[in-house]
Amino acid sequence: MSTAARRERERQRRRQEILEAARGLFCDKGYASTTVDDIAAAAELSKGTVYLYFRSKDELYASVVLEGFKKLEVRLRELADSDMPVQGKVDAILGAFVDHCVSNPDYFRLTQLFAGGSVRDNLPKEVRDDIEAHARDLLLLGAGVVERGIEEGVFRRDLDPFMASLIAWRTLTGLLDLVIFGGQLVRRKDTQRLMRQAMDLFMRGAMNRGVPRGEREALSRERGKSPKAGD
Amino acid sequence: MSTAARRERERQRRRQEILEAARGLFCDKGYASTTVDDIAAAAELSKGTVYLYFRSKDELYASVVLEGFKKLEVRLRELADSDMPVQGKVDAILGAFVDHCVSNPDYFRLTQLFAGGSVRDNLPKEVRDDIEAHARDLLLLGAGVVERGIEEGVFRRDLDPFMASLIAWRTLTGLLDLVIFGGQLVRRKDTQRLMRQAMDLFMRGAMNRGVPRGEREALSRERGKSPKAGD
DNA sequence: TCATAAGATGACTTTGAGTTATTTTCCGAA
DNA sequence: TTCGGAAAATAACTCAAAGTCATCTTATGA
Repeated sequence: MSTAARRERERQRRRQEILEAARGLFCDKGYASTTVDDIAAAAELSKGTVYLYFRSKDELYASVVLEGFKKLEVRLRELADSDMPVQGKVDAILGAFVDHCVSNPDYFRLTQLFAGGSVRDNLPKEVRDDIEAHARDLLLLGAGVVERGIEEGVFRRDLDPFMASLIAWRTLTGLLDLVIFGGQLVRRKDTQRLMRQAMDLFMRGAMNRGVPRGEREALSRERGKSPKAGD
Repeated sequence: MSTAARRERERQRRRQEILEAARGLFCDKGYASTTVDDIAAAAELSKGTVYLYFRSKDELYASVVLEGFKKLEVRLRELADSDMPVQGKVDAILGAFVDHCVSNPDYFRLTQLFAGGSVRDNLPKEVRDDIEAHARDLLLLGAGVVERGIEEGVFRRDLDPFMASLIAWRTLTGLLDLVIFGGQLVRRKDTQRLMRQAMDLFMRGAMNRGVPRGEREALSRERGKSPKAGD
């Protein structure tokens, strides 16, 4: 009797449908201007039903953010697991991250709103922990690469890999936020240059001065190669 | 007949009283959980009166943020105008910024909420521009110092001063946000080390390698000096 | 065919932002 | 001193939207 299993599958699918509808509306109209009734209508359900699947608007929203996190994680893990030389790998990962954010600006907006926000507080602990766990995963991924770089002598020994990862992450999100939210502080067309400069600053700050231990090929090979980051 | 002038003064004072009440409550209970009725009660006024002085809760909130911006600006400008050697000056400014945020965490919270948020959108253009102008001032202040550093040969020539300023700013706020909002990603006691590492990374990334042009005294003099940044 | 439980509904409650008709306070002139 | 009117303040109101719940519908297994 696999009825129960099918039931569960259908339940998950419905949940997913609501999530999709919510994502679309959130991206389209922003968090505040999207009502739960809107979402229900978009998913062709009544409001009450939405609340059968998500405990609150905030939880629904958090789930949307989480969804995107997971996609990004897949993309970055691929790069991290590839066998490029360390320095190129760092470039590639940072570049991919920037690219991801720039090509999904609405989505990025949502994530940032979550990160800096009132939403986080009124969230079931379980959901918040879930998100935090995924953030940690991404950071550990970065930390791993940095650690590898230290072992190979590319990066300074006194760098804390996890902290370095944190710093890079927050720097990029901070800047992207600025660009994408589009205050008049940065012109859109300077995006490329700004992000490049930030990544460059990070690399120079993190790298060993003398490039010791005969591993300089990685360094010179990648110098000047532009990381992809579609404008 | 100076009645009109006095009227205006009293009006401004009342405005200030409301602002004070709002700041207290916002810091205390956060933006979302503070109602306009709360604010009115705290200022010993009725809600309607609050709306005589501020067009919306958001505008009121933005004004609170702006207020703090101005205070910070005073503090940083003092440092920027002092005659330390450039490198020490940068350390001091960054340190003071960090200090300011760490010692007013609730306040910092508010600022971040504004920066990353839904609030900004529903804001009278005039208010938004005002805030942005002040942000720009702070950035130009930073850019000025960097520019000076470039002239003196301390910083790399290919650094864009304004961008460097942007990068430093966003890096620090991003990290502070993380620490102060207190996810489990960073332990509170690591704050010092994290911020130090971030500033260090920035300095190393921005500095000239060879320290040319006979201005090395500034460099060695300041090396290892811990910037103040009360925990 | 029927009993039951899971799923879905929409009318209802509640909360809080913003409005407005009304009242109070203040001031200058008659 | 009093009166008219303008500025300031009030609180009762509207309105929108989140969240709840009593009720209905549908599927399932006996």
